[in-house]
Amino acid sequence: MLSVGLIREHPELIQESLIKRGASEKVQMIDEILREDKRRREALTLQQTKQQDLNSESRSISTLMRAGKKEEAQTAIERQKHLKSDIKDLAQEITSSENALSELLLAIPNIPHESVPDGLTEANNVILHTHGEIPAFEFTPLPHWEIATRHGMIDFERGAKVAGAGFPFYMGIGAQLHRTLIQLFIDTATPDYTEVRPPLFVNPASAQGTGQLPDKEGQMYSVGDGFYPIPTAEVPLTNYYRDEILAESDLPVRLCAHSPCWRREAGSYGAHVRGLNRLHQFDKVEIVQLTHPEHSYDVLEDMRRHAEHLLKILELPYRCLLMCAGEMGFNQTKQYDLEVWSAGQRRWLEVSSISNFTDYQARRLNLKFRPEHGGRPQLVHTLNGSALALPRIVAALLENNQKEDGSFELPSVCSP
RNA sequence: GGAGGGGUGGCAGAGUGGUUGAAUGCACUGGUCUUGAAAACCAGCGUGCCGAAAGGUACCGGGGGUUCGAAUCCCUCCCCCUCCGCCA
Repeated sequence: MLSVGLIREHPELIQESLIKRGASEKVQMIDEILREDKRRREALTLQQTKQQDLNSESRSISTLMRAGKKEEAQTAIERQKHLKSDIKDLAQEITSSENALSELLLAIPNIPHESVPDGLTEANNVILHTHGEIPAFEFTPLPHWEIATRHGMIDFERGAKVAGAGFPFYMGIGAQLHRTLIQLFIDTATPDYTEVRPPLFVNPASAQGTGQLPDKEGQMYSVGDGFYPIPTAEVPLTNYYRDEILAESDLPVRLCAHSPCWRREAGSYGAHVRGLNRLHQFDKVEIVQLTHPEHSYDVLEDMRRHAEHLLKILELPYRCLLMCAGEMGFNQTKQYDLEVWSAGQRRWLEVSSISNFTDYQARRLNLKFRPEHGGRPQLVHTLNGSALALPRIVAALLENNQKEDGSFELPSVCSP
């Protein structure tokens, strides 16, 4: 969430950013926030004054009691009665005000960085660069689900029988390719990132910390005992230091993890969800950094280059998009998407999303660092990126490297 | 799952109803001393919120309660430890 202080000082800035994101219906919420914030602070100040009176009364009662002046103490106790009831009423007002305020604040998205292009639709995303040649075929290239099925690499039907649509079995060389890619992605990350095997279920506090709750509740599965299967390793990785104050010298924190990811994908349908395009369970290698606020945008570029490097060594044609304000995630200030060419489907598939959240997530996470040269603890900046999501990489590898006779030849890095 | 014990500042560890946001030690920061360092000594050293500031207020796992007053008593939830059981 954004800080109330920032909204208080620059309401017009936030309103502009809402319009830029195509959320003009939320502009009036800023005024509500300002009103609610004022109400809260007034009640709080009054309550604190009364509390101060009460405290000093209590201290004098203590003195009277010790001196054995019971009657005087009794009078003072009587005097406290209405003070206490005022405090109680004010506390109620403060609570209701705080609840209203935090509900409003949760509805306000992060502020797009100045370098983020205007626009509300896919068409307004900027293609920053394209790498590699889109392969030309003398025959009609097949979609990956046909290639994979033909070679017995992936069994969608039995996956549907055993679990449901979107839960494929990878079999034989399919499973092996999958494993090799995970190994490649992790090995490429570990010179810079600490490898993590995270919990695959998290509690509600963690889901809230990274912003899955309350806004994206419908995206996650939930299991008994209040746990959520992670929709991405971002959740456990970014929550790792939740509610902690790091030393400035601990920054940047760099973590990477391979994990399965579970997503309900409610409302998805049609050809775009065929095969490996959109699954309820898929694997991904995620990279996360916690940085000093001054460095987060440089780090964002590093992380983008890291993900692009993987696509290069996989020899996959890809393009890098800078997402426009309206297409960016709610928590992000700047987001890159990497898309690979899918020869069989003749379209681009998103395989990575790399984002800077600045302090927006960190505020919810209560994740700070102590400045080396004194001063109060400051919020870190959090960033994450996929490096990379597995299924669509498998899809693109098969489709782009297929031959007319139905076979395929993958780059040597894909061999175990 | 059963029985018991426990959660206090970066760490260790006092504190069982009254100026306790919290002793003491360690760690850390600054200073004195020293050619320099160590040692010794002195001082400082949690977080949030309100406030221009002075200052105030809240926080001793979370929430609620009793009381004029709660780290301290009660209820509840969470977590950790020990023993037993079960088990990859």
